Amino acid sequence: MDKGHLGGGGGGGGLLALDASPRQLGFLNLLSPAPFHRSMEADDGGGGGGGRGRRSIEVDFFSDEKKNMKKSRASAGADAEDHKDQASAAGLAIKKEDLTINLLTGNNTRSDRSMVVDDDGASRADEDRNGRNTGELAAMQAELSRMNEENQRLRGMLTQVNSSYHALQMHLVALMQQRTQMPPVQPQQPPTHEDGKNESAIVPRQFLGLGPSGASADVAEEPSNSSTEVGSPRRSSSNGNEDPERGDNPDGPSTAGWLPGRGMSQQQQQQLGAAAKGHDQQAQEATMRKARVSVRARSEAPIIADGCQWRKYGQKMAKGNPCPRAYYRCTMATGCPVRKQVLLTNWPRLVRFLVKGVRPEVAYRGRGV
DNA sequence: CGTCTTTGACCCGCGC
DNA sequence: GCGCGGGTCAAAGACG
Repeated sequence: MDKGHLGGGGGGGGLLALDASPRQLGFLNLLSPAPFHRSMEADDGGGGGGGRGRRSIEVDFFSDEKKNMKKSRASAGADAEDHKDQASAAGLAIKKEDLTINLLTGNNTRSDRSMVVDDDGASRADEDRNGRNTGELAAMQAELSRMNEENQRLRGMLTQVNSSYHALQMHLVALMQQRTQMPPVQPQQPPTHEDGKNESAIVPRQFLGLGPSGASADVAEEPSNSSTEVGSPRRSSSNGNEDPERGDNPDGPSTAGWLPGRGMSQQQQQQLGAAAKGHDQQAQEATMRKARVSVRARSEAPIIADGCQWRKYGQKMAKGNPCPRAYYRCTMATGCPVRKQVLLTNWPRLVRFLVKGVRPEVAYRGRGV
């Protein structure tokens, strides 16, 4: 029972399930506080396991915390340290890095000293103990306040993610209702400001796996046709994910890059749209299969509370690696496409988050059914 | 009894 | 075309 892999709860997975646009994937950003080193991987969709053209996020979730802990420990134990330093003034050069170890040794020396000094031993030992207790108390208080801070921070994230999730859900429902009311065929509309909306409507459908949408013209080409158009649909989702903080042109380039008829006349676009329509549906299905965003994280904590609930669905030995790789699926929402791979090293754990286009119809690839 | 993990088998994509 | 590796599935078992 490795329940430690279950996160603290929240809406992160569901959020990602709805949309992989920069806005939504900001949750990943939320989960990894600003100073953390990050790199992102977004599969260009070139296909399966090859790892072609991927960008990756690598998050060192806990390095910063470690530093903070060191800091707080250092500051909290400052009293004790000062005391100790005074006591061992005779040049016990203590490095900061060895602080934790030296705390112990410091205690030992102190207790030794109190053992040795017997004359007015009682009072001095009491003083010493008091000093030590206050030092420990300060340390614990600092730790407590640090944990409180973090708790509040996480709560904030959780509420933010939840509210975003609900907002997106409402938005999606509205869009779907809107779409059902609209005439079914709208071939190759020129890129207008509406496209942003359309895109945001399409993408969720892809990621929600609601099946091929009627307006299939939005996803244009076979992945292998041209480099500019190929990557665009996937890049539009992955770009935003690449660096949600950057926020430059959240709408513009991705929207423009999306559309196959970009730079053509309307007539050309219509012709192309009509011709490529059937083709597009296939392409879109392929895109749904292949669209993927992944985030890597290196964790030095045995448990990662990343805001999602995870269910393990597989484990494999990775080639050339003695450590197995575990596969987790987000269970925060039904049909959530968010998955997580954890390289089960002892220390640190390498975590990789994946957001994939769900394959509703071909989701089952197991034993021949 | 329901949920979750384990694990062997299967499918797909890629490289040769 | 074939083999390999990665990813996924579901039956079986474990656990609360």
